[in-house]
Amino acid sequence: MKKTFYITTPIYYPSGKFHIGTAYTTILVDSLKRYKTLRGYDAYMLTGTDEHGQKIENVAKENNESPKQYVDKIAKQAKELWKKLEIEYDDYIQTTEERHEKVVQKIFEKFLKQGDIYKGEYEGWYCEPCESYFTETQLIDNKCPDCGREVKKMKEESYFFNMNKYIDRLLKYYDEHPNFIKPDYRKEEMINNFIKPGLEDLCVTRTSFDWGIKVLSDPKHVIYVWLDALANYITALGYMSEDDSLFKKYWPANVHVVAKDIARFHLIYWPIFLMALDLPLPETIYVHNFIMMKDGKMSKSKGNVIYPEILVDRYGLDAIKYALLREMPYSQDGVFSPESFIERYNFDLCNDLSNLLNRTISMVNKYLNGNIEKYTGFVNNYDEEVEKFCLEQINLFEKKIDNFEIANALKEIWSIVSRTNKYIDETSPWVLSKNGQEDELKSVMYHLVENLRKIAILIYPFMKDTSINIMNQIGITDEKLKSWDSLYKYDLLNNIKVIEKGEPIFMRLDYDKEVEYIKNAMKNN
RNA sequence: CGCGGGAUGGAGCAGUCUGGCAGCUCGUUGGGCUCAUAACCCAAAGGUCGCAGGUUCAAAUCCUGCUCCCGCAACCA
Repeated sequence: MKKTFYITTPIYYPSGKFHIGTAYTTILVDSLKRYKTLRGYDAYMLTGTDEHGQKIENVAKENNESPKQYVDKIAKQAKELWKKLEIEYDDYIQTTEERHEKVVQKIFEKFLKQGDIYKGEYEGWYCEPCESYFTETQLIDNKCPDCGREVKKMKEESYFFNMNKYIDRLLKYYDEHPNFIKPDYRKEEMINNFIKPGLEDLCVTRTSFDWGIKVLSDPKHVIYVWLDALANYITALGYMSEDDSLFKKYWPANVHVVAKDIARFHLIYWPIFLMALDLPLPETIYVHNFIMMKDGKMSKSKGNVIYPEILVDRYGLDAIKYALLREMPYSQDGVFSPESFIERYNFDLCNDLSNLLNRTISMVNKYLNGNIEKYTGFVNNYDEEVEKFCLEQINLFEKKIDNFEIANALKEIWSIVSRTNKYIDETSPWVLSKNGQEDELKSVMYHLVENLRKIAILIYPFMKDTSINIMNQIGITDEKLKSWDSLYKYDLLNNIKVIEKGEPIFMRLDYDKEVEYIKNAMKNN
């Protein structure tokens, strides 16, 4: 049986349109899933929306819709967006679905029975018009951070989860599982900021609004935010339901990917909930950082919000995916700018990759009538070195991707592209042709096509269409020559016929014009 | 002494864990090539690796102190 790989995005909060950050997380997860699938895993990807809470109730009211109508509408939009981005998720969970709500209710009762949840009082600063509580530090000038109006101190009956009971186990778990949290420094952050000062018990219910999952044994309470939201990772698999076959098959998750704003909830509360359920913990929680704009965080008031659809429509999906994945560092915020996007497009995709394909196709046709016969070993001085180099880069790629260093992994692929361009100059096929050096020429062309084949396999998880396009142009049809295992070999090609006339996969963009276009698109949101 | 991250040629970054001639992309300058998309390849200029001390044969990397920038600081996703 195949090894399983279960990977999740967070469930997104549908209070507005999804921006490029949400798209980034989802694209990242999708790419990792595709990579694992290509490596022979039975991979399963979950995404969805977190649809309860006061804010949703309010937004729905503004739209003259019921909360359920509103969240269903957003979920539909999200699915359309993911379709456009060709996200291959296996399941989409909405927390307002019965399959989720029923199980969350069961979990709550179980915790109550176990004594993990107790009744207490929640106290906070309450803004009446917004019907929301805020903490002291969230307030701006002691006023509501959303509407700027007066807040007053209020109390309400709430249920709390006793976190401290599990703290020692959690710390021990951190210690014994160095791959549990990535990047490492997030662990220190959690310990120093939240655990060491004394972890407060988490409030898990409210009575001040209705749009949530009712507590079965005390229906004036609704289950609040995190207990509801985090549980999606198991409820979607059918945990505690009649059919829990998926749960049995895929749990524990291999990776939860989250952005840094929700790190705390995933690194502290979620493991504790799982411990309380006596379930195994996920293998890794990968916390990525934010996509920033040149002038800081994206915000509507700054007019610097960029939506993925606009870019995809104009530049194509593969280019967007490449730019996003390539631009986000492993442990720092990344910066998106129209300038850097167009530069990446022109340099990496057009000049380096697309042009390499183009010149190769052209030469194979011109010098060898489009035919690549078979491998002949190290004929030219540079053949051996190029082969070794590529195999080493593949090795590095695998290491980096397994450590979630996506941008660095892509760099390793592009170093093969560059090395191959250089190889053309080193061997100067036009000279070999003029001198009638047939064997040398054949070996150069073989290596060029072979490297392009390797590149096409390597980029497949991130840029599927481009990968297929390259394979088609170099005339590779045999599925075995598209497999990951075939990457490690150099001598597999046999009587390949490349396309007669190459087609550019990316065309150079007018820098000024396109930068201007994206800037306008950002302003007009 | 709240916590975490960052500071590396003009710009953006890698390298720091495990010390060993300071590397990549872009930009600039000069050259090469003609298979290709004014592309591609080579070379040069440009850095006291935030500051000050320490350890060491050797420090961007380890230790100590400091400065500046960003984020977080608990129930808002």
